[in-house]
Amino acid sequence: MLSIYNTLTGKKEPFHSLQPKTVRMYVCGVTVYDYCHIGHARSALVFDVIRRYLEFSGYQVEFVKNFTDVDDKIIKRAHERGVSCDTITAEFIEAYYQDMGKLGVRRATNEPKATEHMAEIIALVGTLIQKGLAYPVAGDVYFQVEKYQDYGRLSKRKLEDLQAGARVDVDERKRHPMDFALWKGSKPGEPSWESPWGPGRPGWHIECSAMAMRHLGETFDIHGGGMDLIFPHHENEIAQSCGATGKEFARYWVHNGFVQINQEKMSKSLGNFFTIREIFEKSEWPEDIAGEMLRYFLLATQYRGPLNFSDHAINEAKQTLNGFYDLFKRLEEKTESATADRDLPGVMKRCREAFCEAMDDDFNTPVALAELQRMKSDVNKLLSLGLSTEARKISRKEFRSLGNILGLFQFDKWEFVDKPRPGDVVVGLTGVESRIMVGQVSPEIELSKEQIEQQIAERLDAKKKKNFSKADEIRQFLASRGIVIEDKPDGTSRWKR
RNA sequence: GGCGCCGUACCCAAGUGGUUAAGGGAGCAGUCUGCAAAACUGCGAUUCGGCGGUUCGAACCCGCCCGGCGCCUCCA
Repeated sequence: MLSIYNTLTGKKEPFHSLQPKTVRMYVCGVTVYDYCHIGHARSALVFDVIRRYLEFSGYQVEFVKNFTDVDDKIIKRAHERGVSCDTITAEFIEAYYQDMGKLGVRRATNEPKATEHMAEIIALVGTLIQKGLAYPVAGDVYFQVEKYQDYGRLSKRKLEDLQAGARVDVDERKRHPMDFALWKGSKPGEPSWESPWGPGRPGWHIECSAMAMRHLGETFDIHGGGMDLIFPHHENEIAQSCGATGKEFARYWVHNGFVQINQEKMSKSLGNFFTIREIFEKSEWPEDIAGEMLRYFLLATQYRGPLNFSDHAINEAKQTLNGFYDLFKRLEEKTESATADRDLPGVMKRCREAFCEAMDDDFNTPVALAELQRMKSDVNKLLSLGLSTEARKISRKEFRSLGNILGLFQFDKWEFVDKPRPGDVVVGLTGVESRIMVGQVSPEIELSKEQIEQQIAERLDAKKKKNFSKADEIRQFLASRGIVIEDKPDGTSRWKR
């Protein structure tokens, strides 16, 4: 039984979808005026995994994630560059898809844009005015917070408390300082749409209400986003939506924690952020491997907690993944023995159950990963006792299947060793220590598979002749090229990059 | 000023009233190996920021204190 922590109630609750076997979920996407940073990546990934797990659990998931494509920051950016807002938003929507694609984030079933929902937005604002919850002032329209009884129920704040610490500018035209804009009359040079209140554009919060209701209905199951959206964005969405319909809006509110840098929130305003593309560019690893490292790192902490970003943490993720892919590599090898085959189903069953139990507990991905690690360890033991070729295939498939829920373990190829690049220096150390690249000049050209196998054959020959110094020399040579040799019990060797 | 979060071993990180406080990374020791690597085995917090309290029993509940952070303005 799945339970989810609901911000609205402040506790974990059993999850029941409104309609059986279907989950309708809305997640606040990004405002497309700049590249995404790791914080955006975490949010996108968390909800991607939630979606995947719901699907795995047998639900059909209607997953709506919006793009905010009308906004002050977009207008500002367009002016700076001397281009249209459309140019800016198109560019960054494309960048979003590229970056999230590298992370393996699937596209939502529906990805609406604010600019394509003006009719719905205007209608919703009209309804709110009609119901006496909103009032027009000189081309703007404001939502009147005092008219909505439950204002503050999501963020657990009272209007009086909000006022006391309010840093908002006092606007004489507002009836209450916390009243917020549903519609903003446009200034010259700004994108605008015709409305009963004159030309203008929507306020930030109204678009999500309008799009969520348009695509998911007035009441739906899950609404998600980053912690920082709880107030005012989601609080306002609730006020608008419930105010207009008189019905519950979203039933479960899910919020992910922040990515931090040195224990501080990473954000645009603080300037301490890393963009997703920057991380991929700087990474020594091929794109798909860097993506999996990042993904593992982001899922190794429960989604509600803070997550500190560091090179060290990313490298730890890589180390752990190496252990998995090392096993997967061995699972591809052919074998005669089948001594431990009969124990495999039990190991897999236990893992699957424990994995689901963890995910059912508010998507506890760190525990789910721990269970996969336990299965890794168990399968390694079985492997040393003897698993048939068929059993190996089956267990690889199980890792692939459970891993897919987290978006992991889908590769057939993996790279284990930092590759010496042209110009890097390498010292002739023993074995794996040669990863430390200091000393000699590394090769301009990477070794081909044939060259590697040629070297291994020579080494095998040397070993047979008990010429161990030559064998070690060959191993060191390969190591300096980023190739690690592992001798198997039968005398042959496997290698990995 | 208001609301809220966090502090678990060298590092990351689960656990939130009751068996020996998951798991990973790093380290050390051992098995295997010509030597390695990988894998496996063992070691590693008598203790969960501190001090009190509630309880038969607390890392988990309550109070106070210390340290760090977030929201209340745009922000995933």
